[in-house]
Amino acid sequence: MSEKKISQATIKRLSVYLRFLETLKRSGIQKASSVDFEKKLGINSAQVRKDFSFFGDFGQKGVGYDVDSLFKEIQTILNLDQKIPVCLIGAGKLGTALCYFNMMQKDPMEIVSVFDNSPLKVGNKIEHLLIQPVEEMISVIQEKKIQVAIITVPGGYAQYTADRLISAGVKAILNFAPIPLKMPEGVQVQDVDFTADLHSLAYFLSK
Amino acid sequence: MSEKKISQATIKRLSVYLRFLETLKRSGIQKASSVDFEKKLGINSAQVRKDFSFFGDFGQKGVGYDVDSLFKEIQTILNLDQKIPVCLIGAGKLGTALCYFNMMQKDPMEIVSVFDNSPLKVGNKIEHLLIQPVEEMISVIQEKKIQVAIITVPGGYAQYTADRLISAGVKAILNFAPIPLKMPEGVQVQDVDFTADLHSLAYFLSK
DNA sequence: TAGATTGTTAATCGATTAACAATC
DNA sequence: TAGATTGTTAATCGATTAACAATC
Repeated sequence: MSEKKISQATIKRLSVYLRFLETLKRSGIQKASSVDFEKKLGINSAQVRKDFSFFGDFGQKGVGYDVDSLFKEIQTILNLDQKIPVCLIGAGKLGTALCYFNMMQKDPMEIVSVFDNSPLKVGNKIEHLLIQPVEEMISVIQEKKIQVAIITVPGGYAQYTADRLISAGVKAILNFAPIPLKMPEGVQVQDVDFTADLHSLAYFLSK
Repeated sequence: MSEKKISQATIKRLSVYLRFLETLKRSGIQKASSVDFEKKLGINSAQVRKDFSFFGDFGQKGVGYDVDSLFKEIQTILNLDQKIPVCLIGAGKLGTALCYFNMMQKDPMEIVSVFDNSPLKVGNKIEHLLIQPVEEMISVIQEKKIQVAIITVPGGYAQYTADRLISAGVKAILNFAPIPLKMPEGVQVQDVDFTADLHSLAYFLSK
């Protein structure tokens, strides 16, 4: 257990570890060493041990980590031992797909409200989820005490949307708009930019 | 112009710069300084200049960068001055959404073939795109000389799919499956793991 | 010219990894 | 016990940023 600052990279890896531990649990495997993590996930075993050590001494020397209890520890660290309601803004193709995807996963972070500004979409349903007008966004977020939002609006609307989300009390945003959001202290943003990822692949192609 | 190795991070930023330059072009703006990039993109101006300097002396001291010519330079570096055919494997919710999204963008990297292993999906269309059986994947890739693939299959099928893609000649993969792919030298992979991004946001929430 | 901005070096910062004593 | 593996330190590696001479 250390007092060093914990990096975003460490937190994201915790989520990756958690998913791996879930598959181990399902396979009935009870122990895993940091080298098992390295082999399966491609993350250096010292890195794995270091990531865990920020939060506690979870392992047993000579033995490794107990799958069940490590799973619970990480789940608790990430707050994923409870349901976390999430809202999504922008019910376009991508946003709609993320809703379906989220339903399939049965994730503890569940999309419970969807908003769009288009009268053509408002009132439609994504399975059981009703698409609501953005005008109701702030009141619904406050009512449901939603702290996490997913932004899938066009780039031009992203900052405005984010500002309103913050004003409603949102503390964390997963941003799919290709725009860097300017956020106040204490609000977390994760940008997902798979278009940039795709384009960066083109660099390596032979001409 | 330097001989230092160019990082993946630099390449991804080039794609971000390119998108910014496109908006400048559309606004009719002809010059931009590295500080303009910093202000809009939140990337340190020294970083911006360094990224460019790997590839040439594109700027003019005291003036900045010419938007049009810098756009063309980066486009050429990334091979995005030509159409690049892309295939997608796994026509589930996410894969289907990526197809629609790609069509809307009119991207130079265009999804031209879609494959799925489910008889329920094969034969269906995503707009003009016919979903083909995975059995035809290798031959179609070879015929169309496709070098880039997007994997949106379930985790359990991802490595097998990737192996077959490589055998067909694919050189670069955008991987949405939550599995680290083991790839031979010379094949590029970009992993997109927005579930891990979402879960990492939960860490910062107050309990 | 004076002001602005590049390209580049050197310094800093942070993240990854090797190594190993402790110990199960 | 002997072998395995942790937790942690120190070394390494790489990426970011400050600073500034060059020069438009």
